[in-house]
Amino acid sequence: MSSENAKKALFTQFATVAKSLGHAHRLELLEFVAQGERSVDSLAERAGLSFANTSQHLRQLRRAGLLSSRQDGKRVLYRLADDSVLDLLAELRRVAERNVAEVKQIVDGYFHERDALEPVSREELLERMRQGLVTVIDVRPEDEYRAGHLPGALNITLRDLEVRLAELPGDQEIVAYCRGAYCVLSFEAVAALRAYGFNVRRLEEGFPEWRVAGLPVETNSVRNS
Amino acid sequence: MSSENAKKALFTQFATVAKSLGHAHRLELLEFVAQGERSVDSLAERAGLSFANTSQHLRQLRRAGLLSSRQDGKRVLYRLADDSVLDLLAELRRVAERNVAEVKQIVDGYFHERDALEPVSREELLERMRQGLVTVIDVRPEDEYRAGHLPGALNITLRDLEVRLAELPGDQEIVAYCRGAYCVLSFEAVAALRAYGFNVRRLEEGFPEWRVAGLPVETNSVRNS
DNA sequence: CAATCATTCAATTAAATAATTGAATGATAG
DNA sequence: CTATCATTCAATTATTTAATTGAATGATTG
Repeated sequence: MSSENAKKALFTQFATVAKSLGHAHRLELLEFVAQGERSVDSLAERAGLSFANTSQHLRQLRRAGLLSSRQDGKRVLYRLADDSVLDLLAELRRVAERNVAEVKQIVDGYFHERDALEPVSREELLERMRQGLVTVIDVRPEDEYRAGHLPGALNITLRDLEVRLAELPGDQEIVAYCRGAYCVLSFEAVAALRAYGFNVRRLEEGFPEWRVAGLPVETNSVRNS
Repeated sequence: MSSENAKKALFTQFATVAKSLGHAHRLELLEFVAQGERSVDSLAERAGLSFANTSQHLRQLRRAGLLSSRQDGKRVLYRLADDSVLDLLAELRRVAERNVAEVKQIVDGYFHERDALEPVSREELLERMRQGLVTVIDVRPEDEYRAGHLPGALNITLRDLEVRLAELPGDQEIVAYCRGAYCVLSFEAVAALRAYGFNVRRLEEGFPEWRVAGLPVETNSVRNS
């Protein structure tokens, strides 16, 4: 292989990786998988895609090196190949936020409008958790919560929110988080709880970012109060 | 716009950015543009693409927010929209290097084989430059050199190499660099100079990475000796 | 070991992208 | 103000990708 061919082959491989990120459905699937190992059918359901279509997209992501999979009984479980995939996704978001006018519009016009207060940074939240000054709620579905969550976080989905208000403190700050920077669940939760008069803010990013930052994580203990 | 729609619109935008990186020609064009502002025809020539095709690819990169352009006389000059684009490209390379078997093969089998010695890191090179212990050569074409280069670097292209050997020190280490981690020019230069007995290594990455790291850069002074 | 279940594969159709050609634009130079 | 030059645009063709359907695989359960 000549130098030129080696370089071309490399660039073709890089392009394959980039191409695998080049579809909204695949980006959404990656967001789901980033919460923890998941089967094809649960991903299909969550993304609202057909089964076979989901399988194809996942296969493409696996071939590009972004996902890996293993057989578990009769299911196939997919997970991120590597935490560097999260860094790549974060960088992709960052470039789009800085350079794409439409993204700025959507973020300013929709996400900011819905959350007038500054979101809480990871470091700030960690500090407040240590001081016992905050109640953390995880608004993702229960299976994602079980696969890993912030230490001591309550798992309260949007659907349960109204009937579980009694579990929330009226006098302490509440911080809600979900899957990532643009996961809408925590925005909705914040809006709903503010309407009830709670003092609540969003965590800036989601669970995967918290985990790769090396911050403490808890698994498999379901807390209900 | 509902939450779901806003999220979907965002992911579609992110996918557009990723898609624009999803072609080897566009990645190569980005590598060239990263050296400095360039006109469409010079990019077309360097990439070995037709004029119109190059223009289309550049337009796509501009629409995705990775490039911007300005008119200069009758030429249109393209440049990176932002230094964060380089971070995104670096992250793409990193993920591919870690997770794609073919990439590992090419890198180990071709690039490493051609350069048995450890490449020099930016920090190490900077230190040696300060101590005057090293001669730095920039093996890119002269126009890229003129748009910016390492302080004091000699511009010696592969073609000129043999007739300019006298300018190189026999007793001091030489470090060669070019456009980036997989730019083949510096590999070739190192191989050629080693054959002549020079003590020469490659800089790990290229000029753009040096610049965005905030290290000193020199422009427009052509040094010939 | 037959039935079931989760997933993948293969074949099809629809849609998007890439490259080429030639015409259109828009700036500059004579 | 016409000719020239660099670039973009529009139209075409070829190629690739996406989604759907139904069949095939391969592990598990009774």
